[in-house]
Amino acid sequence: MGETIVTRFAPSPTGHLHIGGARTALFNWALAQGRGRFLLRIEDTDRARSSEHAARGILEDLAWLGIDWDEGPEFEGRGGDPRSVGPFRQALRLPHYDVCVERLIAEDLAYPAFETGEELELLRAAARKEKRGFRYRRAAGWDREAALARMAAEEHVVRFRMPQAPVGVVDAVLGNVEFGEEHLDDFVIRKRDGFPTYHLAVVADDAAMGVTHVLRGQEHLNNTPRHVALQRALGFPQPVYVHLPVIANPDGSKLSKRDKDKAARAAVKAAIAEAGEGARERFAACVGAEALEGWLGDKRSQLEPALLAELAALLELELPCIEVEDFRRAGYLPEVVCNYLALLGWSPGEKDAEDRDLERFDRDFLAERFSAERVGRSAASFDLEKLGAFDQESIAGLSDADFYERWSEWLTRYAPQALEREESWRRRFAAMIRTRSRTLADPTASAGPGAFAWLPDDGYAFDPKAVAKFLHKGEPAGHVLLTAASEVLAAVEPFEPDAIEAAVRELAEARSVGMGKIAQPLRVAATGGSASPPLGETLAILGRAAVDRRIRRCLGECAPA
RNA sequence: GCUCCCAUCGUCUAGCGGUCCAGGAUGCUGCCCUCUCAAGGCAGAGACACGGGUUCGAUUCCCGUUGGGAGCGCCA
Repeated sequence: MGETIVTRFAPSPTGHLHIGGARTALFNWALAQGRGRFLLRIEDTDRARSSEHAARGILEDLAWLGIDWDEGPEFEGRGGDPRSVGPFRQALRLPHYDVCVERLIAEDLAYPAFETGEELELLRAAARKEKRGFRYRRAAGWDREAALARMAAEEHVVRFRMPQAPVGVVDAVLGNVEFGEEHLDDFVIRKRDGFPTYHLAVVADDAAMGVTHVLRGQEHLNNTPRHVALQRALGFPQPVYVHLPVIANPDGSKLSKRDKDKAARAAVKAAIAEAGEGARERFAACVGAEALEGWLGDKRSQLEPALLAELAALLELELPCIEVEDFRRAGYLPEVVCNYLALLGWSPGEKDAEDRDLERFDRDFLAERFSAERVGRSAASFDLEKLGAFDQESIAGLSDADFYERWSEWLTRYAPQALEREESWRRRFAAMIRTRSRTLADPTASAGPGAFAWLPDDGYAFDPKAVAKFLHKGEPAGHVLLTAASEVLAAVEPFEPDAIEAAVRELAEARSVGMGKIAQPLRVAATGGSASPPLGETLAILGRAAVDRRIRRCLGECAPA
């Protein structure tokens, strides 16, 4: 292997890892596997919004996905600084950026500026009014000596002098992109608080850390001329740029954390419209009256994640999966999330043994085959159905023991009360519900395939349509056969799937009816609905006593009119 | 508004000038299997945005139109 590739993922710690960020991390990781190193850097130059908590959450999200970093913050055996290019938090690298800034100022490639944010806002508004773009440019009669003198005494930002020439960006997937100089302005590289802006920080750090390939979302393309200009001014080598297509919502808009608020807001408004002011008060009690009004009125405002979750629970609304943590909570397997994500904007372009497009593969395969040449150009929208299909297929492919392990881990984290059931029961239940589960959350989901097994014997409703079809109609009617079945079941020994099914079959033959004539009424009685795992398994997992109670309740509540 | 990017089935995509009346996956529909569901098997509907070029020949190359997206911060 010739040149060593160095890639990096550089999230800003302002919340959980976004699913688009996860894909970026995955591709950066993949490119470096076996070819070089992958490093993680925390871009926490926004002092107001960054948090230690969020940074840790992101490390955890990456670790869950199976994305390990060679260099970066240390976390459960990952990370470290073998080449001494750290630290990997930008807030700890301020002197490093200052060196760059001073150098640029000394060469008159950067300069202090003293306008306040409000002044700039006015200028921008004026430009907008005249329908032209606002560009900050150093005034013609600018006095360098005076500015430098002022700089020592006054608060200021430092701006980079954008060269008065077009800047060309070379991108591995988009080709050459030209940006005219008339649109590039003198951007800020060091803020009033002394922290570098994103532009300076990435460029300085990528150079210091020897980053050779920058894979990032296409939304960064417009920033790239700035970075290129900075690299040239500082004499830094230029990395290979690979701009990844954005991941969009089904409606075509960019997938955003705000989508959760959007979904909840729509649901709240609908609820208020339908149920009136009473509903509004209920929501106000949850988030606070003032906060609620503000949030409802401003499309861009966001609620605290915890409050949003509470609100969703109140609405019985499932918030869209946007962050890695959402997918984890929803019970998707991390390897499947990686697999699906890898297909968004990239494809291996190979066929499988059946001559179909190869779509299912693991991280090792991705690491081996990934290359910028096969990255697509157009935005990809996230299809939860397809992810679900992949997840179901993977779950079906797990052994009973492996599934039980994975499911137990999920339960421990997200539904610990389920652990109160005996382990032997849970193992048995897991085995019968596995192939009917799309996610690890399905076995305990209230509308899931195994819901009947978790509810108390008097805690579920009998579906009226199923009751009408399987208990009331027919000759003999279902409830008559159910009564007979109830007696047969009382004598079944042992109360296990095979014996139960044999007994039911025998009864069906004795009455000269099909197996379904008896199985369905039993199923309705035992589960409330007309669909469940095979009858024997369904009844056996409940146990003889529970089945008896359930049948009695059903006979009592669902007698024909 | 300005700049930049993009454009194949609903969605993800294969296709890098003829092998394409366009292939796969997912979703959808029907049938089979079957005590129901799930799984499985089989079958089916479903796309090259439009208009100009270039070429013997365009889904593939060029230009334009239209449509979509992103960016325009002392956020990253």
